[in-house]
Amino acid sequence: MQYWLFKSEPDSYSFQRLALEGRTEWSGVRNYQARNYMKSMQVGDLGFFYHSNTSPPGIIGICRVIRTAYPDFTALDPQSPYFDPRASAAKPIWEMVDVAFERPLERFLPLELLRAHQPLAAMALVQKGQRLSVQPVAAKEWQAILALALQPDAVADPE
DNA sequence: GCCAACGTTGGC
DNA sequence: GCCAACGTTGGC
Repeated sequence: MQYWLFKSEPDSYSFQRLALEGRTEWSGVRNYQARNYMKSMQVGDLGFFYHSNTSPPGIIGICRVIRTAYPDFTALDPQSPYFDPRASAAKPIWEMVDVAFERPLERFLPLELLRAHQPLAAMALVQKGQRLSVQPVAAKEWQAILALALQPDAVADPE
């Protein structure tokens, strides 16, 4: 059982949409490191759902891996924005997992708040220049974020 | 809209 | 194998 963080631009695919649809294919990842993380995922792994490239960016909810990695067929589809001419059925190159809606966080956690929270100082997400769309989350970071979400909005971060 | 950081490409 | 140029990500 491992923890992850999935980034998505809400204009492209939002957590609200996942809530409506129940599950989705996490297709379109075109970064080798992110792909390799997906290949190591197991059914039942949990992930934070992060809204990027929006104002404000942050973690909005939780999703769950429901299918392990398999070939990302959008890479083979010339009509897809994720088409990759190097990919073939025999060598798909890119893979994806399926994820399901789990639950929203008790409150939205903006990146600014996560950055200011000392227990998350080493978290990949808050490192300068990081842009991996799929990344691992340490168990301690996972628990710290769950706890943070339970703090009422008005309460200042004690750190 | 700007631009820093990053990954990839391709010439050499 | 090096590294400059380029395209993309994503915070601000």
